[in-house]
Amino acid sequence: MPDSSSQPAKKPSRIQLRNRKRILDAALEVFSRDGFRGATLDQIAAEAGLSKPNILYYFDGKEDIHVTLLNAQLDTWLDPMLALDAKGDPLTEILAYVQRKLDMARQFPRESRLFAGEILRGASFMAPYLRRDFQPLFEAKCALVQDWMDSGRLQACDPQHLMFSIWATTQHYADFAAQIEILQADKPKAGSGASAYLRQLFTGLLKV
Amino acid sequence: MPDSSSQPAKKPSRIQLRNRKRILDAALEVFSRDGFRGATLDQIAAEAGLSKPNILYYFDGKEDIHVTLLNAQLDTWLDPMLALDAKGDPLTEILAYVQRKLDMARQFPRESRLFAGEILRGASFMAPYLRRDFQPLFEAKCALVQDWMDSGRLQACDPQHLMFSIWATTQHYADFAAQIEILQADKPKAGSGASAYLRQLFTGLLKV
DNA sequence: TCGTGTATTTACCAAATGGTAAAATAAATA
DNA sequence: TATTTATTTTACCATTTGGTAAATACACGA
Repeated sequence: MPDSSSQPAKKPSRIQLRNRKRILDAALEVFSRDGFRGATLDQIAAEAGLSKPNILYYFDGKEDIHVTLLNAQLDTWLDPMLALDAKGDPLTEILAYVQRKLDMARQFPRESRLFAGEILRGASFMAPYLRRDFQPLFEAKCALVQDWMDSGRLQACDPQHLMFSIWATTQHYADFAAQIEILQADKPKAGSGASAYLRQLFTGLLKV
Repeated sequence: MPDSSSQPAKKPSRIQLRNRKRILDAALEVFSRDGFRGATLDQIAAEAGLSKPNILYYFDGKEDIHVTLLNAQLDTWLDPMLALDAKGDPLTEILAYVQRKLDMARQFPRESRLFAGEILRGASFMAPYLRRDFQPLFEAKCALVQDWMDSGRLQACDPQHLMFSIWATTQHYADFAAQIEILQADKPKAGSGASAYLRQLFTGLLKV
């Protein structure tokens, strides 16, 4: 038995790799839609095209799937922030960060909704990861932005709230897609324009 | 039997009024935390201090509680936008709108998370209400903002995306409170500053 | 092709969950 | 006070759900 969380696994076979990926992809679909409590193993099994006992052959249980999924996505989710470069031009760096976050929301809406849902219901699973990986990175990048402002290369404002507003505005397009779709039902140029608008918004705030 | 959805109800007694409110308040707590699928009648019953059969004496079922709750909150939720006044000073009006939304997020975080969760998982219940009540209001207020911009009283930008960014940035403080709390764990002036930051952000965008 | 470990299915379980029927209790009214 | 009506409890039920045991089918190297 593979038994996911056991460390000293030999070599995951092709079938194992394929099925674990199938399960995690199905779980992403289901967990991002219904949350941990609302999701069922039967849903995940159906989505993955496997039987329920079969997915329990690859994972120790519902929680194991969930935790594995969150872990697997967190690094990718933090990448855009990690790429904020102290050596670059401040405004360009921030606008590029906004664009990267927007691209991620557009390209990985399910991942965005998965995280959003987790945090919405209290981050019970995410909290350890947020503290371990996210918090230090957040602190460091806020300090960087503060430096840019102190040296007059960026209009002064609260770096923390700046970050919050960048996440909020970009992830909004993934997390609230259902609402946006309803509101823009008849509008012609639906979906586009976000990138230009956000550039305008944050340029207006940060340009010296 | 009261039987919630039945229209020709006589007069709700004091007990009925009190218990229905208790149940809806408990449901707000539970649904906002776990979503419709994740919430259970037992949780709601425990939170309300009533037995499960007893809450089913006041409501037709889980879905009835949920729908009643969404309906009861929607008007309140739309009020800040409704108050956008064509006769006021444009920038002042918008900044006041931002402040009202921020106040609502701070004062009613459970309501904010309830709606956020609903939309996150596809707005299956909300969609009709959004189309009926929200969409026309949204359209009207976007047109108003567009007028302000066309007459040069506001810096031109996309009104729809402006609205999206106002909702995103303000509701973020309710919907992602768990994350903010973790990230600001050590910071001293936690929680405050949002109002000033958002005023700066949207002033920078909209000032002519 | 044979055997051995891998993968999958079948048949279950116990607990949780949404919901009901009817008895018992409390309020209101005649 | 008697009696009717509104409310609450007790005892259930059928389905769903997370999970398991054991039997079966499959892959793959010797």
